[in-house]
Amino acid sequence: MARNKVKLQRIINDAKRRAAFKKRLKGLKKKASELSTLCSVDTCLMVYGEGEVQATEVWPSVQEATRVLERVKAMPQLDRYKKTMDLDGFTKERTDKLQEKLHKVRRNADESETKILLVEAFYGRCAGLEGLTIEQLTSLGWMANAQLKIVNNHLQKFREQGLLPESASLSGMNVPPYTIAGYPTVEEAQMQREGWLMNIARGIGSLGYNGFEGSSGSAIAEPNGDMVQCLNKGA
Amino acid sequence: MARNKVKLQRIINDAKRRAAFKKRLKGLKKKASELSTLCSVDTCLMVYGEGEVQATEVWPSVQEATRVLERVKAMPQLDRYKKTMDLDGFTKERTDKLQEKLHKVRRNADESETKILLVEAFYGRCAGLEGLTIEQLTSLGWMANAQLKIVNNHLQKFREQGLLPESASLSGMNVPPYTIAGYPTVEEAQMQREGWLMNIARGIGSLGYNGFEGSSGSAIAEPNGDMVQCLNKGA
DNA sequence: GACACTATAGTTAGCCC
DNA sequence: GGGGCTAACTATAGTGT
Repeated sequence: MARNKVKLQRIINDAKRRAAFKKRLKGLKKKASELSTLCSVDTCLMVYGEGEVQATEVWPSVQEATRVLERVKAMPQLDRYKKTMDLDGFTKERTDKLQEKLHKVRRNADESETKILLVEAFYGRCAGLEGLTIEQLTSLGWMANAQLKIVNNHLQKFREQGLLPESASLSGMNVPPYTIAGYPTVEEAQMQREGWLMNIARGIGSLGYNGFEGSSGSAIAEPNGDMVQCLNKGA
Repeated sequence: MARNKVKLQRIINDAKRRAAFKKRLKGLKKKASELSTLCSVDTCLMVYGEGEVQATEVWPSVQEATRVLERVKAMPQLDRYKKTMDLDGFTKERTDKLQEKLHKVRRNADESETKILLVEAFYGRCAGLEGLTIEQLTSLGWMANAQLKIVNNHLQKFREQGLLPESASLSGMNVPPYTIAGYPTVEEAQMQREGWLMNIARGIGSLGYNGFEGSSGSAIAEPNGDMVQCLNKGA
């Protein structure tokens, strides 16, 4: 965009490419920041140059990008539905209302939101299991197990300090902090679409979160069955 | 940036703000795409408008953004180190070389890379356990367990089809695909910094990955001990 | 390679339909 | 609200230091 017009293709010359990268990245960040300010939205920029450390950057920060991406993923069903399908007026109005409701709940329940995000992070991870090889699954199994142990050890610390109240266990879900035998089996976890979500919701509810009731709860489960397929898959 | 110069602050007028958002988002995506093409880097853009569905977008896709973000996170130690500290020439040269080596290994081993990412994803998750409440830990424990079951059930499918070769288990790490008892205990996982990483590396190596040897391996473990603290924490 | 400069391609705010 | 227009701004390719 200057003196000469430049063709839209990889700049072969190394020096020129790096120079252009620096200039354009700067410009891009400025634009992103302007959009953020003018329209009061969260904006993130991620650039990844394979093999080139200099060409990798996340703006404004990796933490912020993670947070934003999780939030976006946290509203997958409704939005993808809206963008994929051509909804008629009635359906659109309905999903809009549910979406607003969900957002309202989230705004008003900061602490609970973290728990929702945990559930949704898990959902996201679930969906990814599809294309994995045996080796990857094995690794993942090892990691999940290690993570579980870490969690249990953290809980143990709390318990040793007498800080673990009865209410901390997920009601109706039988979650012992120590033994691994005793967790719900996959068979037990087999539920109807909404059933599964509602169970999670009840679990969260027992931890102080009460946002998933009636239409809100079912609305999240309706548009897309991945979350449940994920749990039912192995059975 | 036209007729009138606009102040860099939230546009109050709703209609104007939305109009500006659409125009600027379009421009931003174009610029991002240009950077991508001209400099052959992966570029992602994430915009999240709290409560406004229309104002939320991930470009080019949520999947791609996830992939890029994980890759960025997958090179945390060396890069953060480089950016945070002011390294002297020698150290800088050394880390640069190691970085390049790592990237080269990655480029040449697409499939193995996925496994690295899995390990690193786990590392990222680990670091986050610090600030969690008892309730959150419990939820996470439930999820980790469910995930484990899903993984095992996937593996079961492979096994039923006679597709599970002996080589699929992680050598030296005792990872049975079925039983949960028998996984390495947290105590067993207690190792020296590099020892832990090297063990993972060996495990990955047995799955076909051979990139972590000698200085490369230790270099990744050096700059930051979180990875190991994470595993040792509960013990 | 980094920085400053500047002509010019590219972006966009305000309008109109 | 969306699309097209145009004047006014901005970003940046090429250049020199």
